[in-house]
Amino acid sequence: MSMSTGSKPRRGRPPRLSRERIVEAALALVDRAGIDGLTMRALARELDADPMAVYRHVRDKDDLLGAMCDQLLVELPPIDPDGDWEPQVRRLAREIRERFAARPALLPALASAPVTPMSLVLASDAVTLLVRAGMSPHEAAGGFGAVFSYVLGFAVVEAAIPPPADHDALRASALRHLETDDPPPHLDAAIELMNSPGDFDLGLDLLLAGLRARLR
Amino acid sequence: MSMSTGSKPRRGRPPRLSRERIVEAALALVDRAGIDGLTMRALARELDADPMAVYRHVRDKDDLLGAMCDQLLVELPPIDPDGDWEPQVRRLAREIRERFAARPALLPALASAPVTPMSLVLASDAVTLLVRAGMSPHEAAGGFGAVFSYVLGFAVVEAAIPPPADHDALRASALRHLETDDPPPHLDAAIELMNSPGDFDLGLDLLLAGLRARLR
DNA sequence: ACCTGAACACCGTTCAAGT
DNA sequence: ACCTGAACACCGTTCAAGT
Repeated sequence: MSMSTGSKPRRGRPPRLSRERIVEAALALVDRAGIDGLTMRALARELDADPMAVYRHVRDKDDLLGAMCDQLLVELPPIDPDGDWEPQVRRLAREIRERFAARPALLPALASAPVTPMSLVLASDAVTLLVRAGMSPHEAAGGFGAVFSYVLGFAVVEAAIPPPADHDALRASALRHLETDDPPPHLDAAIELMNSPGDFDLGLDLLLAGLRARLR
Repeated sequence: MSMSTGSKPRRGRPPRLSRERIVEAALALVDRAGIDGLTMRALARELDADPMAVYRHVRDKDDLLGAMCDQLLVELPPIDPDGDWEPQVRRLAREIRERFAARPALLPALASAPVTPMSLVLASDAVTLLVRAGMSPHEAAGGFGAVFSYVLGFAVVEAAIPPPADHDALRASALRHLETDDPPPHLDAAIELMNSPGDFDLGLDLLLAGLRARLR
């Protein structure tokens, strides 16, 4: 076939700047260079544009980071409001967690901008689903909010797991805090927990079990 | 008694720098000037010291931010491993959430360093409590991990609530994403959710109910 | 040996000057 | 009117020079 793929430039160089292209390039840059590598100058270089040209499509760097976080939640598999709520909420939670885990460098930014247009759309769909299942709008909103908070918090802890090399240092540091050489009985279980946060599903099961109980 | 209190200066000016004093001053500075106001130079000014003197007690700025996050968790009311587990976990969760909510500017930093010596000590105590209540160490670690993740995620969402003035903009933005003028049935409930995240206790109750069920 | 502060290599963003 | 890029006012951190 002679047609060019999707959104490729018509000429050799990238097409005009757009918010969409900027966000896309910024995500690619973060993946490659980490959050510290994401500077407005480096981003412009990536886009083959003048450093200031980006500001025509983005208010400032915070605006850009917000748009990047929003992008994490697009194209989630759609919710069927008439299907069973529980498997759908479970699937959704796992999917969101995967998106977050795939871009750990973005989590601190996400932590200062979790409320985006897409997360609103998502919450709206989820509330609809839970209301059809028999919950009050208030219960449904609170219930989904709890799941969302859990997923976000889990991803944050998961992403921050220190490298194995730091285990001993962490242990020593904790003992210093306790001002004792005598480790508490389950310090090692705690270190284990922090270094490979239990099953994601364990906490999710607890929440879903709680929600299920509310429906009877 | 004639002895001076703990670590007070002997003369009128602040005493020698110490890691402790630096962290304390940094927290005060964040409270007053926000996370952007926390610069190594401003911190040194606060401490009446040379900008570079701080580096004698702190490896770099990330090290400082980590120590600040750790500080959030000190002096939590102690856990009684022989007491009832449920009211204690509930109290602990609320207390931690309060500490986080009191310093919203620090949450993005916390999101990149939630695993600190103090959070380890905390997890260790909590695991001990749950094991005494009859859970396996694995269940106990996973269970407390779930509660901790939830608390952290909730605090993050809570801190990021946009100012009321942004409601309409957010709503419009969500509709643009949906590419429709016809709002989904529970969009407003979702906006309400994101703007005053249900009860903290609602999600906590779900988790505790789930844990309780595991003990029977 | 310890401490200082000038200097380096950046950064996000403004704004005057160009087209 | 739009776009550019030099310049501003910072930043975290290095390191040579002082005590």
